[in-house]
Amino acid sequence: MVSREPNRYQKQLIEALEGIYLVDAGPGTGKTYTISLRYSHILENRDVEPDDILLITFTENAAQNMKERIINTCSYDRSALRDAPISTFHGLCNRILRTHGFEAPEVLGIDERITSTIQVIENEILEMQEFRNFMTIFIERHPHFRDYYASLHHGGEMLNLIRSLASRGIFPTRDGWFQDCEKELDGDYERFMDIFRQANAPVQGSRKMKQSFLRKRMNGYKNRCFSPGAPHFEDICGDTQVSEHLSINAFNEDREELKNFVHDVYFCYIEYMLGRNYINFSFMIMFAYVLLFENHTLRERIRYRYIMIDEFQDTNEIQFKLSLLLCRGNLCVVGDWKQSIFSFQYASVKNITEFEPRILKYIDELNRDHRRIDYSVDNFRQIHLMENYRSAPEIIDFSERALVAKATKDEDLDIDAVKAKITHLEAAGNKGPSEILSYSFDDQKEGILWKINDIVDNPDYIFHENGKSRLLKYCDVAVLVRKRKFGMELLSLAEKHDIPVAYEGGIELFRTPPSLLLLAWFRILKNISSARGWAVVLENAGYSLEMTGSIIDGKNYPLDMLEFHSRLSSMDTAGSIARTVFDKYSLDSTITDRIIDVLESVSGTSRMNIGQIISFMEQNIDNGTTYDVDSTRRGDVFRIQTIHSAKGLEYPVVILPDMDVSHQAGNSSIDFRDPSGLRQKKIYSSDPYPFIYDNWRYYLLSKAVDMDYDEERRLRYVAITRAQNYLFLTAGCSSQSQLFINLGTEPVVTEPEILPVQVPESDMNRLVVGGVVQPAPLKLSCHSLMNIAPSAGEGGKGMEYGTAVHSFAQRYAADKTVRPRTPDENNVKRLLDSLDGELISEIECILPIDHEGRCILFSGVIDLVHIDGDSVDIIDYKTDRSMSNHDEYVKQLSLYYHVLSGIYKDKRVQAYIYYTAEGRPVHIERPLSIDEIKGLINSLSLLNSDATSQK
DNA sequence: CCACTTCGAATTTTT
DNA sequence: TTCGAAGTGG
Repeated sequence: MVSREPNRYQKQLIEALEGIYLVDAGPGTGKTYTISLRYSHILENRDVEPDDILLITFTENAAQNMKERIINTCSYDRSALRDAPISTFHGLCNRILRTHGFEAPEVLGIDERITSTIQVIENEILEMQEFRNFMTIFIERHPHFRDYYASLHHGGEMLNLIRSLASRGIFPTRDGWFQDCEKELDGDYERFMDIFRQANAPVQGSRKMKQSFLRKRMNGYKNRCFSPGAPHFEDICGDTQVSEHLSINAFNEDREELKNFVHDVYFCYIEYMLGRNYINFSFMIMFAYVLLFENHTLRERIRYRYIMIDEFQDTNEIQFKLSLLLCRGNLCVVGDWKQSIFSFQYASVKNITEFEPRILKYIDELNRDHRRIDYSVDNFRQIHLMENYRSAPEIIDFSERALVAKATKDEDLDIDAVKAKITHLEAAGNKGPSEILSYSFDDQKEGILWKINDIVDNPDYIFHENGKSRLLKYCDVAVLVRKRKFGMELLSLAEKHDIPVAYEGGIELFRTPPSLLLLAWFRILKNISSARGWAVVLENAGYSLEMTGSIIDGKNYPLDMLEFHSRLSSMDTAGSIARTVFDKYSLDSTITDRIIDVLESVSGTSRMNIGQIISFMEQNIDNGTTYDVDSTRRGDVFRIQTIHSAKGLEYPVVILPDMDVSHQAGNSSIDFRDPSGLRQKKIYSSDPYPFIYDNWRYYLLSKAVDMDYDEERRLRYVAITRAQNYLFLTAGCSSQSQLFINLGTEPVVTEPEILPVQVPESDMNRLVVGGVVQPAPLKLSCHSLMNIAPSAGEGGKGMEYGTAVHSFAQRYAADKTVRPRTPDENNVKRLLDSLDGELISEIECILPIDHEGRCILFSGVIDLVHIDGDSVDIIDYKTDRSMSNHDEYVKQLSLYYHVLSGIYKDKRVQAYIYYTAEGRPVHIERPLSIDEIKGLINSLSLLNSDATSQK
């Protein structure tokens, strides 16, 4: 899309300057390119200055990019363009309020003013804390609302409601509601009845009438706990239909007091915020809007000759109305309803899909008491950008089919209506080879990695770029996930297999395993006997729970760890401590880099001590704060990111793991939505006894409104359209969502095979700071010291027999009523019957041995420990028929002997092998000493190759 | 065809 | 804990 003449559709847009334009710009149609050309065109051809053109984008980042692009393509004076109004809605409103907005709160009847030092609360968590404080005070001062308060799940719920109302342009005033927006709260009766009748229409069956969709969904009514006086199920539901009379009754529920509650919380919160010199993002838009609404001279002065809005599908209703107030008649909105995936941020897809009715309605509202909008919208025109420069034709076709795939078996989806709304895109640029494949994997993550390794450098997969053909690289591949968690798990699996990878976008940095380990070391640094710290560190080093407990209780920490601790103590910055800890564990990834970055920057600027760093990390964990992890400098890596964060990007290969349909819509107890309006889902009542009841009226109304899977489909559309040539969909084998099945590609069932990639030597080099790198402890099974002849092993009886005997022994030690079934088991029973002391079966134990500066952990499971008075017996069952392996078993028992001798210092520890075939315990007279064990280690070739028995 | 039980999953992120 | 979707048995 770089140096090319605009196509005929784009030309249409660039040259159409006067009037109202709705531009349907699908994925890959050169939207940004066209907007910047249009901007230049306006400037170059008319008596217009940059200050006359308002260009609104979705993010600050996009605004910056757009500005740079315009500066580079436009011949206009650069310095004038630097200050041009190219920004987000919030940036614009912030500017307006800080220059003209001091008295804006007066419009709502609030005496507080907006000051020039007002602070924007950007951090969501911080605002939530502030809001909870406010709610506590509020309910003390307004005790008559306490039943409403009691029905909430948590106080913060109301803040979400307030935001949602503000995004719709519903604002409170001192003694009511701004303009006539109160009616919005009541809901839309006509529309509700339309929806209700449609959902309640009986379905024609083969012989008789079937239940309506609504009647089917009402089956759960019986199992609810409704407040006293709710109608009986039989009164609401007939055989095939739901009572219309009761539904109308439910819609017309008296909500005056509920509205008062919401109003007072809303209004008092605005006052509370202003009183503390705070403003949030919602209120920023609200105040700018009411200011421009009320102050006619100011509005007249600010209005722009040209307005362009990018990503219009992500705007909300109040932003649409605000644009109309700011406009002189030349408005151009660009977007794609198919890519609207931010409704949880209160974006309204209807701004685009119902553009014309909305603009007429809004202008009508804005002109009711005063003529604010003096331009005509009658010459409103639509422009469709119809050429896609990104994807191969197969991918474009597939993406459009995905928009009409049913989400559940009996979803009532009007496929033809959706198809009619889609502007079909023509593939105009990408003629390269293309493939779309579905896979079913037992383990999707393994499968994805297998597929990536399969296609990279594979001559079957060719990508055309700049007129040349080449093989695929890792950096051509993006895995687009629905949820961050899946992405993080895939990331760590890829790292484990040494497949070059990077996670793009925000992650909860301080909840990652490397960070938790680092936090543990900080705790130990602050307090050498920190149990929370040691528990994490020791568990990570492979110590069992019991061992960890006894180490912490006895404060006899492993020597190598104490040495490491003293090395850390000598360091003076958090960053260098973090580096050293990560080096010790050979952790080196984008995540560890970022942790070091963050710690260096926060502790560098504010000189934090260890305690403050710990509390900083803890707060980040509690708040789930996310940080962007930068991957660009990592070179040839494949990318993992969420679909939401991949908006606007493109990749030669896109892999799309199954995204399960999720619901849980509106989990709040006070709900506001179309067309039902403001409703209480839960009702608190102290009669007959205090309880939070379900509201039967809400239940009925919510069942009438169909589950909406449209955004789920749009999300898939966005994901699919990121792909240029290759698209791979994956699903698990067990539960595939209907949405996946209905996409209509037959999945290939494959058993993936992971081939670890050889990582170039240079990437393996670690940063070495402050001395020698301590190698990570090596975990070995005690069997790696033993040399067992396999045939003699189980004496012809086989592994299964041995396992059965062990399993019987464990069960019998716990429960003497279990019956032996073989001679060996009978011998075990005799042994256990003869022991009088305490019996402990199957204890995991670990013996740390320091070997040439490296810590080796031998682990094993002791079959039985018998503690009687001052003597501790270790007993290991062997089902061998002969004693040919006895010397090897002695090695194993010697390890156990040293572990238990360390724990029971005052008791006499003895080790026995119990040969179950003969029923004979053999005492180990002389266990190997630690030095003898070290001698055995030397003879192991294992340590030189790094093939550990880690699992 | 319907009523009931069982099963699995419980976001996304910008200003 | 809560809620759909899908599976099951009358």
